[in-house]
Amino acid sequence: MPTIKDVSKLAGVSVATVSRYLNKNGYVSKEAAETIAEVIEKLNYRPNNIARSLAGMKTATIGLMVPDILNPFFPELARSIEDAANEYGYTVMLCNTDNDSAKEQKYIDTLIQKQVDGIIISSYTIKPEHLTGLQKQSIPVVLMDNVFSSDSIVSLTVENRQGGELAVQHLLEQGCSKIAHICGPLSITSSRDRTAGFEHACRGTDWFTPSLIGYSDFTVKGGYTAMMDLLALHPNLDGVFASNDLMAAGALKALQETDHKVPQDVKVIGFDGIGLEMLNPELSTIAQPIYKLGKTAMDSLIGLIRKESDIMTDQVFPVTLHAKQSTMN
Amino acid sequence: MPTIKDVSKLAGVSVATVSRYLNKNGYVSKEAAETIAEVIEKLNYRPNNIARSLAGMKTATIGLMVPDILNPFFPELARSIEDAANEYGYTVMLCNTDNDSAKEQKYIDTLIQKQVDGIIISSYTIKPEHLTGLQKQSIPVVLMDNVFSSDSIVSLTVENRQGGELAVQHLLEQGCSKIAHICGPLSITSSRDRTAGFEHACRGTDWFTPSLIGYSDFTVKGGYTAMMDLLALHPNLDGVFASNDLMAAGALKALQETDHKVPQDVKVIGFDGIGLEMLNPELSTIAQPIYKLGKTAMDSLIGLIRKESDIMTDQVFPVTLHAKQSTMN
DNA sequence: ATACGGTGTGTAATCGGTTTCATATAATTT
DNA sequence: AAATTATATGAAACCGATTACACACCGTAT
Repeated sequence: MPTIKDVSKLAGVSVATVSRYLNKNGYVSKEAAETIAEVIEKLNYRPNNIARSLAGMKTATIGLMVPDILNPFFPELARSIEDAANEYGYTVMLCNTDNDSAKEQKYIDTLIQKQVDGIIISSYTIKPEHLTGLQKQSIPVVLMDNVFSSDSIVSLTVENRQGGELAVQHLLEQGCSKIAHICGPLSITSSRDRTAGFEHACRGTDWFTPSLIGYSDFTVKGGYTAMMDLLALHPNLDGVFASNDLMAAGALKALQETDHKVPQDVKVIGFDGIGLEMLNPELSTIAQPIYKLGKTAMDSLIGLIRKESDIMTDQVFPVTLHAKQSTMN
Repeated sequence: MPTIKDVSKLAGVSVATVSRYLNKNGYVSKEAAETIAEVIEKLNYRPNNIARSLAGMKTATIGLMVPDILNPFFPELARSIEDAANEYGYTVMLCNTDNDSAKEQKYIDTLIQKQVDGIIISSYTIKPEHLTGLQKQSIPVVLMDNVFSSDSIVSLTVENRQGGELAVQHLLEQGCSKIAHICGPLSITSSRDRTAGFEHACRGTDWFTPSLIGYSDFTVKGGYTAMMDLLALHPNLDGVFASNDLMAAGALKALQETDHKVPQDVKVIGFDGIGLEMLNPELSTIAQPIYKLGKTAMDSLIGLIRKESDIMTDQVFPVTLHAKQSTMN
């Protein structure tokens, strides 16, 4: 493995000149540049990133913390972030936290030690005080789905509340007259907001009662169970809004197993917009702009890393209704 | 951020001693150890990983290349690998290659430059010559789902052929008398093997004809289309074996849309064993031991990194039938 | 003719660790 | 008592880059 010294020797210049050539800063004459280029080609020289990092430059690596890579939402997010990272020449370290605060802390420590240039955190559980270590190292952070204001921390969210309202509105438009809701963990801000949207949209209707809300956990199984419970309480419900697509899928399954036809008898809508194309009927959903979220997260992180000043610290993205078979007449 | 020098000064010993203490090699007296420990605690010192790596130690980072993180199989694999990596104190760099050979090459270059200690590659497209760069740097590689013998390259696969046979056998046992097959890309070894298993198991039966095999691409949509085509050719088929679960899910959807009852009219079985619990009926499958595959991949990689000599270069794992509703009477 | 700013280059310090080697002392052997 | 051996430590080289600084050269404005 040739080093910069080998290149400098063979090119008959100093390492400083080679370094300047590599980084395109400082002056390098045309002739020197050409010779260096040839030698690099000949030796198939590649600068050692580790040494580069140590010498004060950045690691060109970012950390990505997600709560659950098995939830299809996060691979989609990861993919968009990775794509964007690649464009900037960055590599992504994947950290699956399992919604476990201790694991989260451990990962943050690791990422600090590995000197990543920035971190994108998607977490339900994280709190401002967990980020003090990062702030001490002034490692930029972009937070997804979890807002708390701070200068060096950018937050990205979607209009969860409006999404909840949108879902109900759509179900009403499709003729539903008794809509149940399967909500996610109440510890999660975005989950609470979606439910708030649901409640707000239901306020004032004559059919609404709190027992139309089932409490669940963002999983297929949880959605299934919640739906079964709701059906027992309200056999005549004709619409369901689940706070994420996985629970909606579970609800769909429960409905089908209990011989409710979807969408004829009951209409179902989820939230997230992950592509669960294998479902029959396909699931209507309030879609998050996942790809754009990832891309923006990376863009903002790069902005923070480069200390650009025009980074919006709190960005809220709109959601859109994707009407599919599960709510169509 | 304190350095080893700060520690050594405050502890009144040399950096060498601190380093020995940190790495638990060489002699360090009890007293020195205690003092150092105190100082480290007091300063909240953490060794700089970059510097460590440069000084010749390893980066404690591995690369994981997967063809498509959106296919649920790979998040599952990634998770098991990450879990195992964590146990060994390693971090994982995620590389999504999109089945794109160029992207693959670029990632390999990047990983070499970042001096990862090893790479786990799950790829359909990779060829031995693509790994020469890695071998030149003697970076250990564990290959999944793609065997080509070599000393420094460990391959992990599953019994794809037997799996194919197992699937047919199961469908026959459940009373099927005309079984179709949706096969995956023929460029993929494991895909070909599954199909070979299918063909072998069908050989000699009076109903088998080559047109019972539909050619597809491992996606839900592909499975859906292939199923539709097969139904047009063979309206009376009563069993389907798809070479992966996503295609099986697509097939299921196609069958349901064309008013075939699963499992009563047609039985469906997939391959992989990803948890598509949202399907109704739930999908029978020939399950790969995904978690174990990931764990073993990591174990083997660590073995290679540590230059242990007892690493099996080619490991083939058994698959198991997971019978669910989609094939039960 | 002198001074100055723009080019171009090399020397050497630096980043924060690991490790070789020399040296010193204490504990065992012979 | 002398010779080993085990224990303990520090000085300094090294890993492979970046970069501050000094210096040299050239053209041009004063």
